Amino acid sequence: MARKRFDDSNCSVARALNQVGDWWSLLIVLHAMYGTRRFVDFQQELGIAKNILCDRLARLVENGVLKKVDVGEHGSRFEYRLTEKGRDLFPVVIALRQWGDKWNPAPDEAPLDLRDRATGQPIQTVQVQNAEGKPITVRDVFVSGEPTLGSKKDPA
Amino acid sequence: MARKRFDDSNCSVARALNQVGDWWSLLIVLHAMYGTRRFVDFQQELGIAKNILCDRLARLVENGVLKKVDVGEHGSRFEYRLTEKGRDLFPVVIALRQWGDKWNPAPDEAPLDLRDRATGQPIQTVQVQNAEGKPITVRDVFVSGEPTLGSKKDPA
DNA sequence: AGAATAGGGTTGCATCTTAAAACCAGATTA
DNA sequence: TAATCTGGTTTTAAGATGCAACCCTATTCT
Repeated sequence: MARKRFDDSNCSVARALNQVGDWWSLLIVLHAMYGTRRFVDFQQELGIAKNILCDRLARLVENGVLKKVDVGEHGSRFEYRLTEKGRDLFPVVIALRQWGDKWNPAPDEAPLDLRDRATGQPIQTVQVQNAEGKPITVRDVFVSGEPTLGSKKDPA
Repeated sequence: MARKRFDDSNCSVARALNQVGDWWSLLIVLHAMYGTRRFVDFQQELGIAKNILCDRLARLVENGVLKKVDVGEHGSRFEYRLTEKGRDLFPVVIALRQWGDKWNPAPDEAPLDLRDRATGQPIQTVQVQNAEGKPITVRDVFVSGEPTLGSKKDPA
């Protein structure tokens, strides 16, 4: 049977995964953040089948993550660029990259060294912070109006 | 043909997606963060097929995101709990939730109000920060030793 | 004790999705 | 005009998914 869809789930994480939660979409967004814009470039960099790339690009455009821009001097040449919605996935991508670097480091090479242009310094680890800016974990959080996330049924 | 795997990709995002990048895995982790531990509870809350749930739980255990704990008073009763690696996905999940809340809000209901237990205040929006703690976007970042992410080929 | 039920799976089958490669048509380039 | 580049669509085979039906081991009910 078909994959289950979460378009109308009452969980925003499920709905988000519905848009960028498959194997390729987030990688496409990642490469778009690196500056890739052209169909052929995505295809080469990702090693993705053309039909799948077509489908994913179309879906990302449909969901407003990318926009398809006609840059044809005379006709049919396109670029896929991030929208603000797409650029807003930056924290998600970075958090995922840092998680991957921490828990599944490449055996040989050093992780990507991302730096802030203004300071030249490496960026910080993405964290969840409380109102005072202090980093917190899943155990420090509760859903307002509901029992604590980690109390009666303490995670992990 | 088979889905392409990224186990040995030189990109840590790809490797991360290989572990938690399918439709269900991150939702399972999310619910684990909410306190769900039992097979039947995951099944009911997620509405996932049992064979798929089996497969995903096994894969998450295999990847060290969950651990399977035998809580059988006399025998065969199990709990699936987050490991530290799994708990460390917290920023990813929260960033994704906030992105979903912002860009695909539920038509009717308010987004989940997550609060810090210590202060009682809502948690902050997850951001990428530079060394000074200032939020930065994808355009502010460059890869050390490579051309700026957003310069010659400015994203978006 | 014996029957019914819950927990945690496995198996089969029909349907979707994916990867890979072939094929296409409109611009460009040589 | 012939070869290429771009961005796709089509075809085919192998996987992945969803669903329902079974299974086996505890518990719980009668």
